[in-house]
Amino acid sequence: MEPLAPLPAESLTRSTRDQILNAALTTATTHGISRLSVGDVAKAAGLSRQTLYRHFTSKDDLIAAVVVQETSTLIEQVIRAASGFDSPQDSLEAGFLAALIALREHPLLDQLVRTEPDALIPLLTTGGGPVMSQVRGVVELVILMGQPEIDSGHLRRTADLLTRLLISYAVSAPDDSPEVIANFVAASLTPVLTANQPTPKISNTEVQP
Amino acid sequence: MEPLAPLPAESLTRSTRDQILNAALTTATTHGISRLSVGDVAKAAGLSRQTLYRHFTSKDDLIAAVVVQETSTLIEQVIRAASGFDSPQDSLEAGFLAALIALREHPLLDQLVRTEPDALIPLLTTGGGPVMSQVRGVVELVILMGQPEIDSGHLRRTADLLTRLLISYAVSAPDDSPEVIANFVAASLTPVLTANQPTPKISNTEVQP
DNA sequence: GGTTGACAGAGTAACAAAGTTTGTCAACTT
DNA sequence: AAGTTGACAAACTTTGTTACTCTGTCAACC
Repeated sequence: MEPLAPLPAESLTRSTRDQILNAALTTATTHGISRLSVGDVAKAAGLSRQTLYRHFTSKDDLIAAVVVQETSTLIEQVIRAASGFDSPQDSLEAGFLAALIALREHPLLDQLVRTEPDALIPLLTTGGGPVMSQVRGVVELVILMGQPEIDSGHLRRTADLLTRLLISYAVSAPDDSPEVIANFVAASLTPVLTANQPTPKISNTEVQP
Repeated sequence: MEPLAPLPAESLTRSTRDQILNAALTTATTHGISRLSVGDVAKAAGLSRQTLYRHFTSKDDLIAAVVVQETSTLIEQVIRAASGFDSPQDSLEAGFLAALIALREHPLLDQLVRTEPDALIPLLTTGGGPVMSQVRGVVELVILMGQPEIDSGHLRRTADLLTRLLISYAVSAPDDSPEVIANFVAASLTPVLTANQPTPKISNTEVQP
């Protein structure tokens, strides 16, 4: 359950570690998570089970490392995609689009949602869980990239909404293409995001800031 | 699995049927779904198991009837709440608000999401399942009430998005009050909904109508 | 329209035996 | 220093068995 550095003293070769991580990813993708054994991963990586235990303290540690690697890559992709735009809407749209495509094309995520939804979906959709909070953090970051001066209430609300949409799209793919969805979502939310009022229109229902 | 009328010939008393449905709802709320027995429901309704089987052909039939009753009530509430507004935004906001409150205050749904999420959440969040399509149907209806002339692509996209948000809020309650959420969502989506162009802003990414 | 009790078959719980898998050792190779 | 092998107890799964509860239907009765 330790986040990093389970290495003995100096540092083992990085390539062996990566090799193991890749093997874990591919075996998980083909055989599923529930039936994933350390022996299988070691075999796929072309080394022995005991060698694997020199790089990762436990099976949980290995799985955690795979998750960290995959999420980091994903987050990097999204942030890179959202960078270098003048308008906040373009930035949001590009980031959302990159996220949609990356999620849809992620082989392991895709496989797991299809074959082991009962284990995965509650994990993704539960508000208290780590997934929603991490995703929301990234979404807030992307919004802030396009609009550093934004009202914090707006930011929180919008990030929460976008997070829920992203996870929903990841869990069950929409009919429309990612491009259409991203365009639609960005166009819908940017005006409200850009506005200065805490709530965009005073209506007949009460509003609590 | 038949939708209605499992009655023998003429028609049994409606009150007994309702009594059973209420008993089923309350026992399910207190004891959960997985441990729900027909015997318990009959006991709670103050009649014998065999009498219950005169009104419902099977346990599944009983559960289906409860679900139909609850969803009908919910849908009625939402549609009534959305009626009688001039502006599409007010109509949408009121409908969305009613749905959020009804979902949050529904005792059985609330209990199930907390105690048996692994069984329920995949059912709710799966795109192919009956829940999303039925909810989307109602959402489309509410939007059409406020805006009968709307472009069908807009309608479909917006209804899909709102459905995903509703289900997400039902599964994990947001930090903000239902009032704030409904106001925010309606304010975000109404402008796009009201616009005439198929896509609200032509951006650097391709758009498929 | 309602009740009771009885009953076969389906489904679930409990649990022990058999089999995997995990995590750790010490001894050995390159 | 990094990796390999085989051996091993403890933890966890799977499998098969048995006992139980629940469903759905019966016929006889108010």
